[in-house]
Amino acid sequence: MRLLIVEDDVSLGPLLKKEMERHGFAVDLADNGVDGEIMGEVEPYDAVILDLGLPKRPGIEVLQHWRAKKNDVPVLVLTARDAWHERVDGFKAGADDYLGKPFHTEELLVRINALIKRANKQTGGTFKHGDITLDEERQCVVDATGTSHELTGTEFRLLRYFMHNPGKILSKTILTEHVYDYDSDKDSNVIEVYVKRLRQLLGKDVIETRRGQGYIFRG
Amino acid sequence: MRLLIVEDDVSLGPLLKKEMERHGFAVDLADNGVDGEIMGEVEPYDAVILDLGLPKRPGIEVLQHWRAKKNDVPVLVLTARDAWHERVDGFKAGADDYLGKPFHTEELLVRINALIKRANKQTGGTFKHGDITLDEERQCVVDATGTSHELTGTEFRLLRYFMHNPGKILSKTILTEHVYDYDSDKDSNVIEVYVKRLRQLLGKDVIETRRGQGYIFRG
DNA sequence: TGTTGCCGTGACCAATGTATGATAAACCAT
DNA sequence: ATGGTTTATCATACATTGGTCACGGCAACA
Repeated sequence: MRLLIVEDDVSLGPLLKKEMERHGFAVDLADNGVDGEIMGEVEPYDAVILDLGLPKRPGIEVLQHWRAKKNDVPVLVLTARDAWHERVDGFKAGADDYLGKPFHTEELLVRINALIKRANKQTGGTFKHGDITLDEERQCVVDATGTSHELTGTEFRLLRYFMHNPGKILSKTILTEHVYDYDSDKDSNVIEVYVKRLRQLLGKDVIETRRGQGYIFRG
Repeated sequence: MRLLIVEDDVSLGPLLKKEMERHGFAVDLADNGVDGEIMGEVEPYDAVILDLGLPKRPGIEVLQHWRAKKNDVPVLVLTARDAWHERVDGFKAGADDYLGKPFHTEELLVRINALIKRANKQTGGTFKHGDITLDEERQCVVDATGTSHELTGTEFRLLRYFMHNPGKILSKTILTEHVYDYDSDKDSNVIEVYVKRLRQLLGKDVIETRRGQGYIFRG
């Protein structure tokens, strides 16, 4: 899952980035409104964390621009606590959720996960599809036989994206974009290699190959 | 839009009901968890407002039961203010949004509308003609008997062009030009071969031959 | 009814995309 | 740094596909 954080506070931004990366997100960070807006237009993020008080361009404006251009990426807005009118404004500008500062990281994490699930039309706390259950907190997976496997970072990011988009054809390009962040440009067969590893863990049939098109996850 | 409110507070429930009805919703009200759960299962609501502190059965449990039964109606959870762990639990149980009590009605409205809007944004990438349904996203086709077939790239491109031009006579030259990007100078029988393959999948009569002129697709 | 040319069909192979094991490089905690 | 784990790359083996061909059949026309 790729995440964009737009936050100018130098003591908060990098901390958030690190924290979210620990939980298996590929994170890009922008420290002002203009950069943030462009990045949000160019890269295919699965969710955005947007501070409202930003230098160069206010967060509300960034959000409005995105929505005006039909960019409907899920956006969680960070606001000052108890400024409910500000939050209503944020909602009207197209935010999907908000969180008042200061906040607990765990709550932020849960909300981001909820946003992504909602965007992918999934429900439920334990992430399950078919016989396969993914524990997003412990980054491990339980297969059809009930055996639990620990996942490495990349394995987890890939499997999670698959499980959030079951039944869809996912091209290697798409998968690469959602598993890795901005700095990486892979023209290699990493995805093939990790698909193979996931198949070793979960069984051959869990991921189906569509030659020339991509892969399909089937629980 | 049909709305279910599950709220036991007699000073809040009826008020909410009235308020939401003023804004064009058809509202049912349940004042305990058991009734609420049953109503949510039986009636097709567009959204649910669910209080967590309920008599007879806790709201969290109601929500979990629904989700376990694959009932993915959008649910907005009402929680006590500042009980962030409670909100985390709510999200994990499958809530789509929450609101801390006390709240402003305007904010509740905005959120409910956002929820419904999101849920209705169904994307059906299927293309149907007669008994044949083409899934343009998964590149597969469902025939008259309900059997689903996967299509290879060329099969898909050809069938798609047929289905976008049903009833028309399509010459092999035309088909070649639309299935292949540039080189229409194929003096081969590729089209014949692929027409044959499509007929094998979907039945003889789906594509009719017009000797010397071309083919006609008939759903 | 015979001739002509278009179409249907199964077999076939080369091109292209994918799988996989081995290996090297990067990373991380001690 | 050190040892162990994770990640990426490469070379090669493998599988599917797209497209060709030869031949047999059928339709239209004389």
